[in-house]
Amino acid sequence: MKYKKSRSRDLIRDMLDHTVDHPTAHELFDRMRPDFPRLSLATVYRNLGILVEQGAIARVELKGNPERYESRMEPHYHLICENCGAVRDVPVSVDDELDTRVEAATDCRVTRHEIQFFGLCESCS
Amino acid sequence: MKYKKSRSRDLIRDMLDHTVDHPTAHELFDRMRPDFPRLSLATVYRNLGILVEQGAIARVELKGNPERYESRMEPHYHLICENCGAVRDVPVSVDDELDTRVEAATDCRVTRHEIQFFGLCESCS
DNA sequence: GTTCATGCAAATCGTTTGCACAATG
DNA sequence: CATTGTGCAAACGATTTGCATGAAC
Repeated sequence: MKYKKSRSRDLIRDMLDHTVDHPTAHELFDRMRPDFPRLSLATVYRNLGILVEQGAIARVELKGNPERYESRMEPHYHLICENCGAVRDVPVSVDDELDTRVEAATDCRVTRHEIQFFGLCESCS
Repeated sequence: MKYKKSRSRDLIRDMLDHTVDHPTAHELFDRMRPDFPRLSLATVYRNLGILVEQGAIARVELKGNPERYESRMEPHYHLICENCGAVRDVPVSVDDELDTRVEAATDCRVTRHEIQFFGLCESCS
């Protein structure tokens, strides 16, 4: 068996399953601290890495911000609020045809794409 | 006058005007060192920051990599080679209608978007 | 001669790693 | 008991900053 059970790893996964925001490692750490007074930030990073490796969660890399994490694994796009920094999923379906079009216009193989939208979230607009 | 003339800043701008790759601060530093033996990496970073602030160049933030820079200022998309890490511009026109569609599907204001395509560049495919 | 640019070293931020000990299976 | 998980501190890579000196205007 490659992985044993870990209370903190289970909690991370659970927190990500029950939030729509896209917390950073440090934000998760802060949210867990009440329950895990001796928790170390390194443990959070290590467990996030394991969960990503397991395919249970995804790392989201966005302009300027530290890495964020989410448990929604179907491909989707993100919107970043330029006022408050909030990150939200965008309810617009992923257009695979874009990849085909780029392939046609270049000599490259294109396997996927990511889109980040910038603007103001509902609270800020 | 807010900015004075600077040989190293001019050279940075010039190098970015004459390359299609998207160099990092350190790559620029290495390319300049032959001409500027006492150049400091901090100067490269400072000048890149000034050029971005002036709107002369753009900072390109891409998955995993350190920040990259380019002098092409018209909006365009990027493709990252998952084999060699090369970054290239994509000859597909920017679709502003995407922003409108996201606005319609949310309560957000959307001002722009960025797309990164992933795959294999011509040399690697 | 005031302001901006530079080199250098130190500081910072986010993240990773080494190591000794605790928990899991 | 063999292996994985954890805390802690130290190491790390990319970038920024403070400070004293040098160049531009």
